[in-house]
Amino acid sequence: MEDAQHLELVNHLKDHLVPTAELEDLVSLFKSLGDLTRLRIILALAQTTLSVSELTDILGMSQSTISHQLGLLKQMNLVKGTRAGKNIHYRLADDHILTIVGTVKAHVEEQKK
Amino acid sequence: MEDAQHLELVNHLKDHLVPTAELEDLVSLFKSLGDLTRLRIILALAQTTLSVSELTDILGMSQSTISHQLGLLKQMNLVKGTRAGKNIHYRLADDHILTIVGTVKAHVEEQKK
DNA sequence: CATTCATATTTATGTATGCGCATATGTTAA
DNA sequence: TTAACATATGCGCATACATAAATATGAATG
Repeated sequence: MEDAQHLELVNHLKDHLVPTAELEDLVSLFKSLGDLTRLRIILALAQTTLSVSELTDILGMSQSTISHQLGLLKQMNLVKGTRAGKNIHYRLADDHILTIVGTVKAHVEEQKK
Repeated sequence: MEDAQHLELVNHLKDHLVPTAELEDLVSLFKSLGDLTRLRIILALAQTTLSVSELTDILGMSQSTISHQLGLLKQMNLVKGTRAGKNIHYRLADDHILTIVGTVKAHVEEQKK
């Protein structure tokens, strides 16, 4: 890289980086979706509301693990649960998440060619 | 959850889960974006083509780290580099990535309220 | 060539993270 | 209250991963 214009751009970039703190939320969200178990939970919840034990059964993993991951997803505002008697019904917090997953899925499909 | 219709849905889900293998690519992509350094690299490359040393300078990290992460991003087809003399110019592989980042950013912004 | 500059790779290390056992908490019903 | 069930949480193990120092590879320049 040599021309002056580019150099200027680089210097500008250096001084005008998006503050790390502001990116943390983005990173956290991507991290949340970047796990097979959590993504499977989300895709299941995209179909219907499910209790912890139902998810445990569907995904074939320990109750502890499911609960753990649901906790994370809840903390990230990706899912929310409401108690119904002994059970807790979990659902997606927001359809936005499906849009995101859909967008990425489209990208992956396209890449395959 | 008690009604018969829901029970049927759960059983159907259990048998018709998206195969784990098909989700791996999705997970990998999210994982790639779920790291502060890599996301910063991508955002920088969203502005202009950059060499490794320029990125090293801009992000204030070791050359080794930048190169390492660029390697990962390249492997994921998120960036691509072309040699230009001693340097290698890296750029985003595809504008799709920006759409993804944009979508997630929008989600995060909205969540903040 | 030999040296220098840019990038990649190897290696080491600290840290983060997924998982499930064991247990705690909370809910309902008897 | 006790028993039975559903969910959450503390803990430790195993593993993955980010970082950077040191080194290797490769390209340009004199």
